[in-house]
Amino acid sequence: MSKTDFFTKVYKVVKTIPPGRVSTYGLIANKLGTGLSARTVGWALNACHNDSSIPAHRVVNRNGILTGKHHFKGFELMRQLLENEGVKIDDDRVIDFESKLWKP
DNA sequence: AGTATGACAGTCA
DNA sequence: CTGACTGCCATAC
Repeated sequence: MSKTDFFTKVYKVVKTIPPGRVSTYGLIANKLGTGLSARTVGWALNACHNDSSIPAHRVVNRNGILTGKHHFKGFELMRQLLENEGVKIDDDRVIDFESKLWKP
């Protein structure tokens, strides 16, 4: 277990999110056992560019808002990826977010 | 070792 | 509903 294992855990959980589903930082943090470290989850995903193919577009904040889209290469990229999986986006918010929310 | 930052979450105005 | 502040955890400098 390295000190960066936290990142690995985040990546692992994010990769576990099935297509057409979305998850929140808080749930992931809770799954990691840190619960209150939702901010750190975002930090981990911030380094996701250093890792291979992390479906970070499926991770949104508690409101289902695509807060992280600004960190993608293209703002439309995250939205397109989600819509491609059947997730409708309106004003950067996930439609029927609660139904599509994936809970570990 | 202490300070600053961060793709959050929760609460208050 | 939106905006601002605080609290928590981990990393970077």
